[in-house]
Amino acid sequence: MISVSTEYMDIGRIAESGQCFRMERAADERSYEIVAGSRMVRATPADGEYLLDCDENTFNAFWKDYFDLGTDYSAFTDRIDRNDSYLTAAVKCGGGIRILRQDPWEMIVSFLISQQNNIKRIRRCISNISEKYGRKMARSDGSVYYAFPEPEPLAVLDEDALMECNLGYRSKYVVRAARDVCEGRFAPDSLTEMSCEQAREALLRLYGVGEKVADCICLFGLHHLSAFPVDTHIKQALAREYPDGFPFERYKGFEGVIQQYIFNYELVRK
DNA sequence: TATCAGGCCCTAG
DNA sequence: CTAGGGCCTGAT
Repeated sequence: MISVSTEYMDIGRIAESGQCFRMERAADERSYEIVAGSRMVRATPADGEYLLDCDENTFNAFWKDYFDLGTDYSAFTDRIDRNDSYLTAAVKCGGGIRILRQDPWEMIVSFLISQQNNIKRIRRCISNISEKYGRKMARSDGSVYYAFPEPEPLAVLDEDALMECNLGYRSKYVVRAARDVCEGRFAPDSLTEMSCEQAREALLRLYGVGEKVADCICLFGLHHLSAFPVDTHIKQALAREYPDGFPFERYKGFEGVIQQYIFNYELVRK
């Protein structure tokens, strides 16, 4: 068991933030089951902290980095303009937010599915494709979960085959991306060598990837903190709170972190 | 019943 | 290059 303070990392808040679609409430309605690639960890809220049911080696080798626990977010939040009452309130309301370091391929598929879609259904779609095309995994306690699907089993499908998994018109986006990977036209691993701008350009060439989706992949799959995805909520918030323009310059290099605080704040206020 | 949810593609002008 | 219709599906 590993414990992490809620103030430092708030799993519940991150689960709502829409950056990860495989953080689901377990059957006990209290703990979260978090799946990343083919790994799974259970996080149980305790007194001001979360208990992760992994051993120290696994934590240090994987989850610590996954949750970006080596980064001090107060270095970001300390740079908020104190005269900016909106951002100040947003940061106050977003304690424990972190930008996860997730897998690029997983983020490509997840955010292709996310477009014109709601979080609840996105979760179900991803759960569906994982159960059907992901590897079945068994934990030592006997419980079962499904790894995120690799490109190979998806690449051989008919373009509309994933409609069966409820992806709707996004089915062909996912199948084509899988084919691009398997047939050598696109290498998700190569993205990690690129700058944010280079990766964005490469991603935009994928069918079904537009600017918003590309930015999400850069931020959550490549940890380019300068990526600033603008969805309808962010657009509305910026128009309402910053009619003369948002001060991007001030937050250069960690715009994406600020985006998460704004997004969370908007969600909480609804 | 209509609208829209964390968009993108494609076509017209 | 910009505007606008179409797109799967489920929730409200």
